[in-house]
Amino acid sequence: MTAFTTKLLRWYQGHQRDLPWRRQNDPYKIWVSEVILQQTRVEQGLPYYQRFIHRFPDVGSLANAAEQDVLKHWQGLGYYSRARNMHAAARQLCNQYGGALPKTPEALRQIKGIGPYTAAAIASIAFGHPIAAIDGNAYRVLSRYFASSLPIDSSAGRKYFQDLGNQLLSDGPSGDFNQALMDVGAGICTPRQPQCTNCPLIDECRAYSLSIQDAFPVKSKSLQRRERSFHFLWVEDENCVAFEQRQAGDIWQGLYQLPLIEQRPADSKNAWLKTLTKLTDTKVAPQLVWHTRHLLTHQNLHIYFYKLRLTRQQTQALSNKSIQWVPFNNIAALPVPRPLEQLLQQKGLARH
DNA sequence: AAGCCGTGGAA
DNA sequence: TTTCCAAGGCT
Repeated sequence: MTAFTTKLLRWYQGHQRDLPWRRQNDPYKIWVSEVILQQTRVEQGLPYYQRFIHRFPDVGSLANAAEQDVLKHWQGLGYYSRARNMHAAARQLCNQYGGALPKTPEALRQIKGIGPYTAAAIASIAFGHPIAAIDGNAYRVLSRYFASSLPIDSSAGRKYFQDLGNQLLSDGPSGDFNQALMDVGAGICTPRQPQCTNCPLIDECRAYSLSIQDAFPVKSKSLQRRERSFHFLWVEDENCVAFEQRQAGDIWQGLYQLPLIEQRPADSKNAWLKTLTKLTDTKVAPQLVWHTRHLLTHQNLHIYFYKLRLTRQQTQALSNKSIQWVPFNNIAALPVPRPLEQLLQQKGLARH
């Protein structure tokens, strides 16, 4: 066993975090935790994990749930395909494996929403399978320790660090190895200002010895997102509010929202009103009761909010585009995007 | 393969 | 204010 692995495992004995999914060895709970924690910090995912496990304690309860209920428990966490995929996967598991999770990475990879990392994590942590789980933490720790400039977002880089991790793992306890690597990455070998003096791997870390920790990991592409402006329209009749469910191929798939008009940021200020007038196919513009201007900018998302009074004719026209009329007291059951959730809460519109 | 999917915290 | 990016996976 290498010095790397020996020191890592020894450190883990005294410094591992006390996390709920580590308190037992239920593969289902390990699966849930791994999916929740994809691209998500422990602090952010922890309350979601607790609520999710409480409501869906096993594969069967998840398989039997309605998708809306599953999405509701994911509301606000983001990357909602994770919830949809887990829901589908639970049904898949009930049909193929009698509700149990398979034990090999290869079989796990066939499950919806389980990729190379999650398959390795479940196989190693739940079943002791000897494979390294290479996540963002592992990429960071390994690339610094070996001062490796291979881009971690290239296919060559992924293969290199996977092989490297597997070699270091050797015949040691794979679950502990992987979780130890994650704990070091999350708490010590952090993206910025790593706490090297507390690191069990400081002695042989090449990046530290050269004081070039900030240079790793190397990524070839930089992420940038397009800017979008959403204009949410609150349209109500006596008892109900107009909602629609978002479709595939875009953000917030499967979630519910107020009818919206998207306008490119470059468009003129009231372009949405023209669009709505066209949409409702009348010469008269819909009456605006009130609106919020730039209620919140959510990263690159600009959210606007308008309460409208429509003529019966306009409402009819709007109904043509798969509008669902939701009673006021049913709104709270709908999974909605975070910006809309905050909007409804601020305006006190979710209760009646 | 490259682009996309959410949200919140930190600097 | 802007930028980065966190226990990735899908198309």
